[in-house]
Amino acid sequence: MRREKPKFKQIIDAAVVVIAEHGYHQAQVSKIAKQAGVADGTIYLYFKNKEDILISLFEEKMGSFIEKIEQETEGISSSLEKLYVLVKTHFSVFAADPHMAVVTQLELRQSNKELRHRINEVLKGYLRLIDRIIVEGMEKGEFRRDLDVRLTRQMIFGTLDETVTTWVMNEQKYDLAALADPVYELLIKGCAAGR
Amino acid sequence: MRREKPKFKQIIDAAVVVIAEHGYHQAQVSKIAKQAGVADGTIYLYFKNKEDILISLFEEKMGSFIEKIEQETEGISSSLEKLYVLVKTHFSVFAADPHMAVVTQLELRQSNKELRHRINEVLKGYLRLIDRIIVEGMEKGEFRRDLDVRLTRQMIFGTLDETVTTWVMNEQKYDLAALADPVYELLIKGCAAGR
Amino acid sequence: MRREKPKFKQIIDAAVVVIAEHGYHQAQVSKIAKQAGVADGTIYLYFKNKEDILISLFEEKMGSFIEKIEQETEGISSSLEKLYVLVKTHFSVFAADPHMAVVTQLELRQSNKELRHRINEVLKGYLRLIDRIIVEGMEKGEFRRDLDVRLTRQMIFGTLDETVTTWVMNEQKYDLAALADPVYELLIKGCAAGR
Amino acid sequence: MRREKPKFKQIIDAAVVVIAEHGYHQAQVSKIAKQAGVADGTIYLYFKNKEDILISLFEEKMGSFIEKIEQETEGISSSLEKLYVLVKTHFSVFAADPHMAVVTQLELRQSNKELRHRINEVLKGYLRLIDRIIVEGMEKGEFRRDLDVRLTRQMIFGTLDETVTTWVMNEQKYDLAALADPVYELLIKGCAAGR
DNA sequence: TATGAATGAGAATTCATTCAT
DNA sequence: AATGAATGAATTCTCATTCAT
Repeated sequence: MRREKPKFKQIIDAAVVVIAEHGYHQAQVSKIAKQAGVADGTIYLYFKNKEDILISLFEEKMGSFIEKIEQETEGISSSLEKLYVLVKTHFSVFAADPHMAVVTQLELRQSNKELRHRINEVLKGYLRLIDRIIVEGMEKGEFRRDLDVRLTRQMIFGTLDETVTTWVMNEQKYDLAALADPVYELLIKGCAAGR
Repeated sequence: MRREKPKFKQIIDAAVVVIAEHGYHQAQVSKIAKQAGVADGTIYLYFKNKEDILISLFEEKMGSFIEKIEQETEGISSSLEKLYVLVKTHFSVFAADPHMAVVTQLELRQSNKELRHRINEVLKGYLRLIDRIIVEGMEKGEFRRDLDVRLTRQMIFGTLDETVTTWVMNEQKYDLAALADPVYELLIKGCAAGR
Repeated sequence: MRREKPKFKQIIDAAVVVIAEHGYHQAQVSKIAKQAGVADGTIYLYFKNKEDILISLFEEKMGSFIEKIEQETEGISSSLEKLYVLVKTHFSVFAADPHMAVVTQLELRQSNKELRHRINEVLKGYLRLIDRIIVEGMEKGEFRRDLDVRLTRQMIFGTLDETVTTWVMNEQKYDLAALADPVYELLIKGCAAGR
Repeated sequence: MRREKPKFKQIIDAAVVVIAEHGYHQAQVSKIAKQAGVADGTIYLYFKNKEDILISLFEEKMGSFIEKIEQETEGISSSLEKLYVLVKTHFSVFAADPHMAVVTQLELRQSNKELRHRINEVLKGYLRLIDRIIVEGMEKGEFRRDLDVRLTRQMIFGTLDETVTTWVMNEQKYDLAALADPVYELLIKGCAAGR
């Protein structure tokens, strides 16, 4: 299993640093190799090509992102609380890894359509996790029963994503994690005044 | 004023077509020139460089997008209804211009950070329009008074954007305009069950 | 017609010089461009890729080679004399263009199978010319009537080719053109003692 | 003596198979090692470098080729018959080993000038064998006494080589061995009609 | 204004060879 | 003797931009 080889992770971590610091279009393979402390050719013992580095990077990081959120929400019975933990975790993971935030929110989106479709495949795992929480919440009566699952998920993900992206574009000047509470409240209550 | 010259629009329209049909990375200046029916060099009489074409494209299209929404919401007194009309118009504009939808939601996002920052400058006009509706709504008591304007705007824009992007990625298979009502309801009521 | 553009010929001539002097594997595009006095990119305005330069080179040179031999043999009624002129011309053309001799006899043969197949297509024109002389000679009774045309052509071409190659490998130390007479005699009389 | 070690032959045989099946430019050292069932590094215990494999391959195969022809012609008193047996054996050896035919007639010729010069050194043994037959034949009066030995040898070798190459390029569709008789006749009688 | 031929910088990838084990 | 992971040099081609006409 290649993922256990130390060099595999070493190269991926190097790619995150290089992309975050120099930007997607200035992240040459030789720069990544140098940062990883290996020869250019060594990269190709672990990755098919440059794109494969980026896909693997996303799979690896997004994989543990999803895992983490699954762990954190596991055992929670309330769907509302699950959603809260998801928002909280989503924000704190990015807040804790600024490099990664830049890479996923800005740099990797410059990749070509092909790569972005591959990335979307990985993202689907996260979207399904959100879907499950929504369905569960509807069944339990914690969420409105007339929700359209796909639209609701698009609201949740779209809001989280936009919030993180704005934070990154503002050079991470403010405390992202602190936004979890108000954002959660917005998502469940909406913006209209109560009746 | 260059924007009034016929070739200026001609080139921008050519760029939209070329990018929509061939993708951002296959949209070479020479291809755009050919589509516009002018020589490569002529492009540079109207635009500083390639990036300038894309920024102008976005300004031009986004400008009329914002204008249209301003016109539609003007004269409406209810902020809730203003929001509804904004959602409705946002979706119907993209539904009516599939080329443009592909270009703004997928292709132009592959541009580099610099260009994306410039694009965001243009977007700010739209975001401010949303902000005004939110502030107004809070003042009128139609929206909750404890809203964080920026977060609320991020929810609204993030949700609309994600919804349109998903629709484009699904090859515009379903009726986007029809989603205005449920999305509007989601945004104002949130997903939690009523009390 | 691209062949009339001066740069087309200019680049081909540069390729012959560079390949002859540096060898096939040291004939980088940039070296050819420099020799031709154009920018690297200019090459690609006239040729699809590097291989296309080599194919065009062969077509161009071989084309005029065949033309020349056709002209020289035209109007000659005797097939034996036609063969003699062919041998003579074959040798004198190479003797007059040492660079080209090195390129066709040694360097171009290092190209890959694909390129060599394309080159063989061009060669076929020459082989057919030889075939015509043989058939004609048999009809006139100047050549033995029991000849196998293909084998006879292989003997003629194989002998000429091997003779030129040996001469090139011996660094063109001796007078190639002077070999036309004995080689012609060999081809028509064979090596056995007369009866 | 390295040639007696089993792995030496094992690697050479592997090289023939790999080159015949994948072509010269796709015959990487690692592929040859895999086919031979040894590690990449092991190759370098038996060969100085990649070129050395190819030269050894040619020496080994050409060596037994020449030996076989020497054996077959030994004890024959007539030079004409010797030539006949040489032609016959030349063709039947290649007909019996299609892999080898592809390798020597097509693939190995793609090697660089340096390697081809080394290969020519090996070939010289064969050319000298032909020379001896010619000289002998002239002395005995079976061959014309005015032959130029070098040219005659070039005709003989050039014809055989061209015939085998054409056969290989035609995918060995016809019976090469059957060409021995007409080719022999051509070589001794030439193509002119008898007097 | 308009043209379009010419420019030239810049980067992913392969593979023969080494050497610590 | 044998291994195979690691090395790193080396080259084609694209395309935004210019400028003489």
